[in-house]
Amino acid sequence: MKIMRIALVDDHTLFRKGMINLIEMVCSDCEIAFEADNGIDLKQKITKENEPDIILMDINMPHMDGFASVKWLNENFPLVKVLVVSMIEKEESVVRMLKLGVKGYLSKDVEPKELGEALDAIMNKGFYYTDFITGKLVHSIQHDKEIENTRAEALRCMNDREKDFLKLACSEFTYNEIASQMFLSPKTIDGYRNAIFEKLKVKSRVGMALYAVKHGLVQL
Amino acid sequence: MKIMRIALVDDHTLFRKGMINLIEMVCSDCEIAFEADNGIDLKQKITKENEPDIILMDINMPHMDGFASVKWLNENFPLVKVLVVSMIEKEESVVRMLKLGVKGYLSKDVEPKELGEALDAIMNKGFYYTDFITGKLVHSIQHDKEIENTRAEALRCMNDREKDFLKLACSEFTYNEIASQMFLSPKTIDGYRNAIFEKLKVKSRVGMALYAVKHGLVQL
DNA sequence: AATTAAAAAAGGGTTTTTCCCCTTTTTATT
DNA sequence: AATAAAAAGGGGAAAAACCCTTTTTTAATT
Repeated sequence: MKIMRIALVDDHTLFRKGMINLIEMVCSDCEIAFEADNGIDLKQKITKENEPDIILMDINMPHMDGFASVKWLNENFPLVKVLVVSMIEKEESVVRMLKLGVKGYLSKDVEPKELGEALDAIMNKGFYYTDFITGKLVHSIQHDKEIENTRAEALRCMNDREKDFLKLACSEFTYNEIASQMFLSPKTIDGYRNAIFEKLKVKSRVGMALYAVKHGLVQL
Repeated sequence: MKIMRIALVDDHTLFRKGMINLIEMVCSDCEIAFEADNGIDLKQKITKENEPDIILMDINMPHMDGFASVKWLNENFPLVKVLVVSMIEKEESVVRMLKLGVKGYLSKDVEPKELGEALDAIMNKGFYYTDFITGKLVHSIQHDKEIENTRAEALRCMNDREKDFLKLACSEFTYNEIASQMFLSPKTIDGYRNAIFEKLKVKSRVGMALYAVKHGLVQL
């Protein structure tokens, strides 16, 4: 069994030291790769040679916070698994971090035993998702109604042909090609475009296409 | 301790009978409120008097499927907790059911023990979310693996200035406006565009913007 | 430090597509 | 027949897209 290399990114030195102690207690085959005060510090300390398996990441940090750090890691060290350890329990933060692909999310006041289980699960299963996480997640997908509403609103104000056109417009077809496919004059397409620009409050085809995707009017 | 009243909605009689047997084995303080073949049948059999605590719900059923049934239950018997028991393991189905507020989601081939645990958890905690569910959920809110890969690939083949340009191009700015914002000549922007068209294999600004959104190069 | 090759930035000019006027014809509705 | 809505058209300015060339920067080599 390979040794698990762990790094810590947290601006509170005392907390970091405490965590290291804990890790050494709950995990015999762990070793600390390095510690960092924040994202900036992390960027300097991480290298291909000392790339850790898991990074314990705080969220609130000066200069470069947890979100920015995870984003940077995704682009530069995509294999590193991140376990968030934060006092923040806001749904928005949890969901945002999960969207960034973190492998787990622990509150700072969990029992040491759970920290061990989390590290273990992340190494072996690749993730550690608790009821806490799932609860936030389920709640958030049940309540993201705003997008649904504007979607419904936008769909209501367009007729069927305009919707067909909108789908075709989210492509690399020229308006002339779209006109052919819809068996209409390019001038009619002109009209559809103008109508949709007006209704969706956009000013260009790019804006229209992005609006359509953003609000789920067309799926990619 | 109160007795747990359970109902089953599934079009396969044999499966239903087997489940009842199982439930009686794993759960001593359970009683079967009623069985139904599908949503229509459920609507007739459920009443305020025999309202079950938990309904085991199939998805694929004739006349009125699981989705429609759960939706109807939400409006008419919102207190009833639904545990989906289905062969369908598609991410889309899991997410859709969770959006409808079901309290758990089991595959039909789970061990009897897990069924017991699920019923128990739903009665006591109010839900039973496994790694299976959370995995689907997390995966669905993150970008697909394949998309992630092409994302990384696309990000690698572009330099920083091109990435900046791409973000700005996913908007209603004209290329001239983008040039101003980046303090570059419009002709340089021309070059960036051509380079990105080539690299992403797209032929128009709309195609480029949609590619960028689809692959998470820019977020909406 | 001087030389050279490569890459990035900028330019000139042209065609195609997009966008936006305003007008006319066709189609559907009552 | 009257009216409104949808479809089509003419024409033109702006933006996007595509040539190919030149200058400037940057990096590498000797």
